[in-house]
Amino acid sequence: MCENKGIYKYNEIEKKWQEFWENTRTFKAADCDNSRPKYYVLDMFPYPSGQGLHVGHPEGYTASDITARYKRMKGFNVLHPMGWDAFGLPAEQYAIQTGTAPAETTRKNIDNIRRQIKSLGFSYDWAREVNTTNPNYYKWTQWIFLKMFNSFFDESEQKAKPIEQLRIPEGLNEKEKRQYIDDHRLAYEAEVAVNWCPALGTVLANEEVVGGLSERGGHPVFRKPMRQWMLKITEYAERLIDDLAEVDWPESIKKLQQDWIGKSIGADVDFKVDGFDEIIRVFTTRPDTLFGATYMVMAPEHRLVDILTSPDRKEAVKKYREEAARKSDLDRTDLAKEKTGEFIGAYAINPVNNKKIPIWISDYVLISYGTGAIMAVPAHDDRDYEFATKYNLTIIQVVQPEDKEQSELVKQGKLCFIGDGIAINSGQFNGIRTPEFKEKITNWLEQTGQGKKAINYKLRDWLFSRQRYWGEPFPIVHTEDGRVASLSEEDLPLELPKVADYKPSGNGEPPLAKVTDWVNVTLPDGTKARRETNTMPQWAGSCWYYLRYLDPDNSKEGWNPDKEKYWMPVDLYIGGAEHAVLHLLYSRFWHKFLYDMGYVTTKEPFKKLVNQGMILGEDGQKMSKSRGNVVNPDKVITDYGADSMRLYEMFMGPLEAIKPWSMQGVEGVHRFLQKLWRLVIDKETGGLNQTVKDIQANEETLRLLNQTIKKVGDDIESFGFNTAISAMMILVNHLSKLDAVPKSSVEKVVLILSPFAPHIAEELWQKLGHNDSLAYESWPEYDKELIKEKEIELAIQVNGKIKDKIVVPADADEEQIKQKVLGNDKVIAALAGKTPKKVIVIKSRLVNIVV
RNA sequence: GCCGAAGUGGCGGAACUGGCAGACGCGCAGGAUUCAAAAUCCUGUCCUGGCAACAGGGUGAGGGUUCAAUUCCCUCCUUCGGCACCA
Repeated sequence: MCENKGIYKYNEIEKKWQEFWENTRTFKAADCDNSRPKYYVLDMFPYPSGQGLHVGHPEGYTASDITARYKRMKGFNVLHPMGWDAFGLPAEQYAIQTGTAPAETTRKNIDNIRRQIKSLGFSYDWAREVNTTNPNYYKWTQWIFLKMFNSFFDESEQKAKPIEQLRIPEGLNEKEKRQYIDDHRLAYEAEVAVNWCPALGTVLANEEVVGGLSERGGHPVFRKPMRQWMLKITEYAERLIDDLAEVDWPESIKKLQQDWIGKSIGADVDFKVDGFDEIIRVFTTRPDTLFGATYMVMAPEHRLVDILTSPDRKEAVKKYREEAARKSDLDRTDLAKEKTGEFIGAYAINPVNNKKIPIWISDYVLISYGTGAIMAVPAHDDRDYEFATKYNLTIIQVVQPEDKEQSELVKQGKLCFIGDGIAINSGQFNGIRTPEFKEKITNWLEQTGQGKKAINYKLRDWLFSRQRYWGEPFPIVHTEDGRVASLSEEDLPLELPKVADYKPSGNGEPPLAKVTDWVNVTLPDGTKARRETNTMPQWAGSCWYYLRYLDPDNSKEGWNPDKEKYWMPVDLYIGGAEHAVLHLLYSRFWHKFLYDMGYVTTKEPFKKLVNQGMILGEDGQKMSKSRGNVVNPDKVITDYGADSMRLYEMFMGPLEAIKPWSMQGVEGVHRFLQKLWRLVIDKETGGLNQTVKDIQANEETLRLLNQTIKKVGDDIESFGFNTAISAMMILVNHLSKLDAVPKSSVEKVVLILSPFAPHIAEELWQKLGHNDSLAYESWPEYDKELIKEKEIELAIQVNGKIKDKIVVPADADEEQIKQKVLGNDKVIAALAGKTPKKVIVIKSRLVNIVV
């Protein structure tokens, strides 16, 4: 019986300390405490799914928690909050199937996932918990939307301003004026060709469509014109690119965002149309190839197609346009290999040489990018080359590559060359290099009034409405006389009504449209109106949640300005790489808008970003129910404890890497904790082990201890958690071999382990005779002098091959080392009488003798 | 196709800024303890040859720079992630 007393009862210990932290509010963050530096550590908050946590979640959470606990010990005032991104499709799909209200499902799921997260002992300030589906929260999501609705973007100052400051052109009537204002709002309505997904019964953002299929569920997506709410994220394209320079993010993520925004610099060029009083404007990044433009292509949807098509081409053009319109995104991608098009029977005039060139339509030119028309230079553009070859169109070389053979092939029309070179067949510009030519021709176009420098972005405005129930309602009404009006701030939150039927109608009418007594309203002035029945996309709530954590209970403001000033920006943001473009781009956009309006004081929300890698199943495959390789965190905690779980997740490998799970690996770190426990605790009494004594540590122990303190601290700062754990294992192995273990050393081990395995650390700390929690103990200092080795082992190489190893005093000089090495038996043997040409001595590393 | 990341023992991984490849953990083998087992402890464990001392090879493949390359350069292969007619 009494043998039981001293064993490592992780389940009991973990429960005890989790209750202690909760009851004593150990991790409450103090607002605006200027006596300490602040540190804001943020996790990407989870969607509370019915499946609960998977082992991937705790990976990021553990990393952030280690940092949070470490920073507290380093004297920082740490803000470390958690919440729920709880709007979204799964709860609604479940409601459609079972009739359970999404609010109900969501509440249950949150309770479960909160329990799971708490069972891992993370040091969150739970008083700041937020939930995007709570009216007290989405009130402010709606409030930000209203601000956007009531703002416009000032091009010359490159910033958003209140709509009242918009300068309206003279001579407009009331209706035109209203239209003008509505068109300039940052949140605006438009009839746009959207990604309509019949299976989900909703439209999707470009970012949510992958290869013509919905990101969620993989259903086909079609183009369909619909009235939708849009956010003018494109106005911020330039700033979204520029300010990436300010943040400490992985380069790969920055690049992904840059590519997504897709800035290209070039020129708009105007082409006259032969026999018409019309101009076709094209955008090109290669104005230097203008002399090689042998035909022109317009998107099938281009407005001039109807006007310019000759009578004999009408029939064919009409047919082609109809086919193009019918194509889904998937079809367009599938057909990408074989280009199609029709000649419309009209000719444009090339401004540089006045040559007549045929005008075609083809769906390889997109109406939504640039001007919806291009000049085709088949000799120097892959797509144009493919098209020209298929339809036998003229190919003229205007750029000469350096390689002669290559150039000959281009001349013969057998090769397309897209690189830089020297201009030929380009009149007065012959002989100029590509980059220089670009500038010269752009200036020439500008001077002759035929074009100008232009910049285009791939980024499109953000489609912000969904035909779903479970999302934030728009604080918008449509009046009977066709006006769009916003609710006033006092009317917020506009709560989501309870409904009986969650099914989307299938024709694009959202479920809310069926709730007639909610939809129909009478405005204060007596006008009848209908509420907007679309809801906001899931991304809305997550765009600003990091601000609500600063002041979660504020009912007067989304957040208090002083608190914002104190806590922002987020110092460390940890989450999955799958949010590289979606969430991270959207929230940066909102943040910049809020910055323009003066509600936040930093340009960027997230200073440092770290992505955790995915955890695979034991079979090396992605975890999934169907494969049966899902690891349940609850089971791991029951079998090995939360500390082992945390430690293993960090020990698996580098945080950012993709790595497979191994239960035996969990057992390995569990053994390490057991070993530490046995080192400190007497297994019979449960008290301190007899071998732990108030003695001075010997030199070797002291050195290893100080080295470990340094390494663990350095590794936490650089997110090398796996190597930090390995260093602590080495130290504990060493201490285990001692007959008498210095208590002071053990205390330091417990302190540096505490961010990783806080429960066992607290328990041991208590057993070592401390009454307070160690959460705010100072991080141990290391002594620089004690770290230094007295003697160093040097490898001796002859011609780069290791022959022997010698031990020298750390302060031995080069000459002493040389003498010793040359007198070494094995070296003499290896030299076999030859004289060394050179002896390279790298102090503290090795000696290489070259013969 | 283009862009990005990565390829190291049986496995997860380590190696600072070009300086002893394989730390730490898992697994495996042998031993101690035990009536036996679990647990624990000790020893060994990159490959080839050898009883051994030792010799040779070795970080996806091939080449290069260097006294010295997992690390830098070039070519190629494989895996993963992103983009995919954006003119």
